[in-house]
Amino acid sequence: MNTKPLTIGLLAAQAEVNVETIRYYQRIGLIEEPEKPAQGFRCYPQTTLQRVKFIKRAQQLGFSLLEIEELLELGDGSSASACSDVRQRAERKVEQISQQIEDLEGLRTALNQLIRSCKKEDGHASCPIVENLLHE
Amino acid sequence: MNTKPLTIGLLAAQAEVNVETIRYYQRIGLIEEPEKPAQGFRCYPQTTLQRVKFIKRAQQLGFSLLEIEELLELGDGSSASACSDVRQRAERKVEQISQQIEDLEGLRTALNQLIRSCKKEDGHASCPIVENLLHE
DNA sequence: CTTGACTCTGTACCTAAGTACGGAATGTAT
DNA sequence: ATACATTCCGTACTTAGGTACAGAGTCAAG
Repeated sequence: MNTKPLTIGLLAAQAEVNVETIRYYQRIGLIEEPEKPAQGFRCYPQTTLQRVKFIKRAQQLGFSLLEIEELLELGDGSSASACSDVRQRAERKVEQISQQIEDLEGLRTALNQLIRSCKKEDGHASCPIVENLLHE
Repeated sequence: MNTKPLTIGLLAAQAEVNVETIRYYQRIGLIEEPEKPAQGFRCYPQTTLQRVKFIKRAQQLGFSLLEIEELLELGDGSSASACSDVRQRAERKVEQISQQIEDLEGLRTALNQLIRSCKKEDGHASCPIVENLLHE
């Protein structure tokens, strides 16, 4: 019994989120709420912990909870749609992600230029970060 | 005068945002509100259009308006702080962006695997690939 | 068997990022 | 010069994504 049951508090701690966040995700149906045992506290499976961690990471990448739900559905095969349909959605996501990566690389390049120019002529530096990123 | 003055409505249209969004950005100081001419409507400079476009793109990359303000300050040299300080902040941003890129690449790889496996065994339903990836 | 920590349920509240709207002023096309 | 669109200004509402209780139940250590 070295593995004590994963209660909501433990789950939250291990995912490094607030307990209330877990409850919120349950409310909106993003994670499943396990049955409450006749007596005692709810016990969560490891998969839920994985799921919450994934959600938090995906959020930092700029996905909304709705988009994340889609991503998770792609992964767990729970979607009622045909495989080819799932594939199409996945392909669109890949497109979108690639675009995002490109944009971030552009931004990084601009910042690096700024840093370089800052090192050289230590008096004055103004870098067109804006132009760089918005050049579509 | 083939260039008619860039009024707020035109600005919003060209940046593909709501007029109210422009006003909102002004309210929170993210973009400057030009002086109101004694008579007539405010006229915005092209740089503001650039700025708004940048803001929208950066948002899609997962930056908050606060972070975007920081980025813009780095870029336009308007910051009152010393050059070495600017450089440090820029370096931190670069770190953060690199991490973000890495994560997105991981996610893309996972999705591509899903797509490949989906192409092969076309009947199959459950594809725990995303879950695997989230296992860090 | 009491005390303190944690859980459960429900409801209220909060911040970020807008959106909507009413009513007055101003500009533009006919 | 009249109609119609825009702008201006202020205030109120909305949605996403949480947070914060209050009040009751439950568990586990001493």
